[in-house]
Amino acid sequence: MVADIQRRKLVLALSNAKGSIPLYMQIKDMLVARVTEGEWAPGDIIPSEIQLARELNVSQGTVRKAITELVENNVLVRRQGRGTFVATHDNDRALFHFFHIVDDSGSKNLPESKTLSCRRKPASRQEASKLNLSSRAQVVCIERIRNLDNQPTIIERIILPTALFGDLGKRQARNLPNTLYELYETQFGITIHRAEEQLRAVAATDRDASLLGLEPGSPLLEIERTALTLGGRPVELRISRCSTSKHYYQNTVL
Amino acid sequence: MVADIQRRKLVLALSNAKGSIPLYMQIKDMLVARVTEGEWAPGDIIPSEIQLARELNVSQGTVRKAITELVENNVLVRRQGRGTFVATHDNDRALFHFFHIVDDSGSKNLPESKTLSCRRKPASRQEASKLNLSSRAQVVCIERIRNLDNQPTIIERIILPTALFGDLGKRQARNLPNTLYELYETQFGITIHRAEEQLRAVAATDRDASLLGLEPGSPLLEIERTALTLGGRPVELRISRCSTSKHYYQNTVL
DNA sequence: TAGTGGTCTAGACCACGAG
DNA sequence: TCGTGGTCTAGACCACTAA
Repeated sequence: MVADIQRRKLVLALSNAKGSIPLYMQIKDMLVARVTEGEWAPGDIIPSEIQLARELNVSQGTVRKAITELVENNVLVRRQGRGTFVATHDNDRALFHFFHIVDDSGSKNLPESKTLSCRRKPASRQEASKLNLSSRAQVVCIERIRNLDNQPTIIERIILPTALFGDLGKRQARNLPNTLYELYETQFGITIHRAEEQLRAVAATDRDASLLGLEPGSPLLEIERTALTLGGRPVELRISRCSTSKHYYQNTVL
Repeated sequence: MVADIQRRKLVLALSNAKGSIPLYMQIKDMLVARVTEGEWAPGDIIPSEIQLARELNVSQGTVRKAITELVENNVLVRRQGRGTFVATHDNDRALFHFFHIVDDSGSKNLPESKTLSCRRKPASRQEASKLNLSSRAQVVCIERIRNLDNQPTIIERIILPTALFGDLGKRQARNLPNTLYELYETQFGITIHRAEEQLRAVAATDRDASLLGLEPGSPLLEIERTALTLGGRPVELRISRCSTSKHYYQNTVL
């Protein structure tokens, strides 16, 4: 309650300053802060628009505008008649949001995964740079192969800072769930919010070729993904090498 | 004026029906219709929120909500103090919106293009299917090579229905502007609104290799793009084969 | 100065979901 | 039935642009 009043003071102070930031923006930032700081976890309900409006001494419409933008941002989810919730990584969205490989007929099936290895090692220069780690920080390196339509199609290497995912290697070891982002959220309190992907065509190495049942030198689609939290912190680096003989990467440009 | 009244009648009729569509949605649809039907061309100013509200007998807030969604949709652009305009393909957005190849440092430079050929031919089965054309419809087929950092990097094949772009081959012939979507908009009244891209890794043919200065069989990133109008009609098919030795395809997943 | 979009308020009524 | 989000109104004031 005291915190609420302090918050409101902040809002007033800012909104009265010259060149002030709009109220709904400040409310947006405050809501994001309360989510990132863990006051509300994914799946939690947040106070109703009317409650928030009363707490902050603003109109419902202003709170509403803030929430609307966070819903468009995939941070919150509204459910009519029930309330507003912090977005989750398991249900509706997100399972299919971050997986872009579809088969030639255009339909998307989540692949099964088999973990090949899972070990700790010092981060390479590239890994440390992409994950914003100090040099010689430790990372967990997971390698797995993913089947689509019962055909080995994707080789994935996943790099995670041990500082955030320390006990992942020990516990889950070789039977990781198929959908890692849900695991990050439920087990480590880390929610992936967006990702940057860099795609290239590369030639299959001998090892790629034998794992995927192709000729060495066959063209593969390499996807290097950096996954970021809501705060913009990079927390996962994932390099996928995909056979695109029966599948492709689907992207919609709006 | 009569048209406005008729429109208003439609709105009333719909809004009074059972299970009615929200007013702002109807207004959205009406605005989209007036854009797609050419009443307002790209770059034109549309009536102010207050004028539209009066025309339609709704509050400014309702018009505002409709416009807001169309702005998020890249259909309209607001400029404070000036008005609301139909989005254009030349200015701010869109030049960079549809081009995803960046160099290894992550910076985006538009390529120069050299047209290799431009001819009419009957659509192939695949082309007719992707462009929703009847079999044996005529298409214009443009082939060009694009340089990035003075290095030939992308081979593009562009397929356009002659029904829409009939005189393109004759007039512009071999000196097409670099940014085709602007040309489609200004010369043919066709605005590209979104695109579906399918990415694969392929091996360079002998011809690819000689044009790009690579070894035959080198891996290339193939991007097959179908570009659609606001109404969802496919109007351009573009197949790009890119050398990704010094560049990559950048995508952000939200 | 007049007109536009941008923010904010206060309150009405509806549609939905849960108890 | 009650509380939630969803729609809609009417009007205030501000910030920006152009004439």
